[in-house]
Amino acid sequence: MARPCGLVYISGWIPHVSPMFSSPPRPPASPPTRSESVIETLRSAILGGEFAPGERLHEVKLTARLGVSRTPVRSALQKLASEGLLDYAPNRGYAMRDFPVDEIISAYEVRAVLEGLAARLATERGLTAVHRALLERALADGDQLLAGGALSPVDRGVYRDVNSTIHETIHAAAGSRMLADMVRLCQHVPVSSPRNVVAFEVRDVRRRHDDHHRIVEAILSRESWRAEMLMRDHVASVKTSLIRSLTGSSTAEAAPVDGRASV
Amino acid sequence: MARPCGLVYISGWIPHVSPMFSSPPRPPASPPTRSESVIETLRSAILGGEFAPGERLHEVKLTARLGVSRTPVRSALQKLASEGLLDYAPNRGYAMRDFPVDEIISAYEVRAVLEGLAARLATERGLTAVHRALLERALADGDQLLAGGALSPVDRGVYRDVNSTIHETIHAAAGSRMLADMVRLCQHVPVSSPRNVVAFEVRDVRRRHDDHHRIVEAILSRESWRAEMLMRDHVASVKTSLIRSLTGSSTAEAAPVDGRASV
DNA sequence: TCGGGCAAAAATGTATACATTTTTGTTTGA
DNA sequence: TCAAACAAAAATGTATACATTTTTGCCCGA
Repeated sequence: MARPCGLVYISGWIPHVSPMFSSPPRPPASPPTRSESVIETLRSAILGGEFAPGERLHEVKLTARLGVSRTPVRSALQKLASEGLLDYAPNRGYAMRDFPVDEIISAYEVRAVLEGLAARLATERGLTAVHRALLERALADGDQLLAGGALSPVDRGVYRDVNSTIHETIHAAAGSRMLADMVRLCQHVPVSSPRNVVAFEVRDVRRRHDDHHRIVEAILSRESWRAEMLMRDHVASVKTSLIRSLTGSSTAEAAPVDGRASV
Repeated sequence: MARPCGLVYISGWIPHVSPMFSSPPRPPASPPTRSESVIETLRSAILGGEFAPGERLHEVKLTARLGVSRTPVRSALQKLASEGLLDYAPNRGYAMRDFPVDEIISAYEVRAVLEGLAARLATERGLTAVHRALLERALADGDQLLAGGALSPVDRGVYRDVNSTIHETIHAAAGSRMLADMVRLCQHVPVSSPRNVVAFEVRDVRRRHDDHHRIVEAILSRESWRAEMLMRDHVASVKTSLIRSLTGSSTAEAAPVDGRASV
């Protein structure tokens, strides 16, 4: 009954004209197709935990719920299955995957080694002036945010952008589309239960921003091995926080683990 | 014009009942759907280099060529795009991706860190009796094959199976579906040119089999860091061979780099 | 000759009818 | 009562017609 499964890789258009820096990925100018809309709607529902593990997603029922025909629904389901959110079997349809804690922790392990590789590759290839400027700007922004004593909710949102800029710039500098896309996949693992939240105190944010400084410093001084190891540990530390929050509970402010947390 | 792209993850059915060891992944009992057949046909054509980089794959033309309607063709194109073989843009269709040498080399870098992680996780989790038996059997088979002086073409095929068993058993022991599937993706990078062949002398095979011995030894003795590093270098050595065969040419017997070479 | 604009052609997106498979529920027999 | 068998229902796979978008090629004017 078990079916072979495979990690797959969805591509954009014109990979050669690699956008220097693709954040934020702007939506297409033309109005989105129904398939695209359905993908977004369903992805949000899935990541939001609206489907129980193992629950089947029937095409016709979704058709009624979403107000489109089976064609875009099928297309969306196939895409979401290819992202690893759904299971699929021929003639049997799609079902919500289960994401046990083990798998979520593994995703962080995978992301840690991948981002570590990105840091190393970026170091070996060297930063362009643009990438360097982006990193230095983001580091300075982070310094300014963290100069005060506490972080407001708005500040946390801003810092999330700073964090994204740093990581995505390094991915871009690494120059591997496969690598960047695999990292993105690691960040799209749905929360399996409401208990999967990570405690982020201001102290933790400071520590992570200091990590960023050291990582960029290592990249700029061409210490590829150091850059890789620093980045690996930087990402892996989230795994530690996750495990800590799953076993003992912390009183710190909690943020959902949905890939948007500042790591 | 550039479109956001994403790595995606295609799933099998019933992930919980993780098959102890999924090689060879047996085909479904029921006859394959037209979509599945078209996927296989097109994937072979793509990996075989039948499409030039940038060449568009029109649905209707493929319809005529494959003798099915647009529906399974569309389904197959979407799947292949999700595997990273094709580019896609809404309202513009699918086109063959370009795989520059840089990207192929990066794929080996990615695979090296991923397989290294798999070795570490397998070490940390520990091997089951079944996994251990499979590894020891494969190692013994390899020893026997390499006892003689030379390797016949048949022997090379057998050794490829031995090699696959070792690597896939370690992936299974690592216990992460995402990790195993990402490794599989790394092995599905098409050859970009006929020059992308790697020289495999008997000496190289011996060396790699010795790597396998050391890796399993490290896993069994719970030396996770050593297992990770040995596996990383084991896989990365193929990258070295690839670069060597791209720059200078070797006179050794050459095998295409299609993921089936023994690594 | 070049470039913009328009219309025809072609390609992709969508809806839907039909085919095949799976699932479900009942019946029937032991 | 249980289980195998069968038929009805439902779900997915496929083909195709139509809608919308993109592409192509021509015309026209500067």
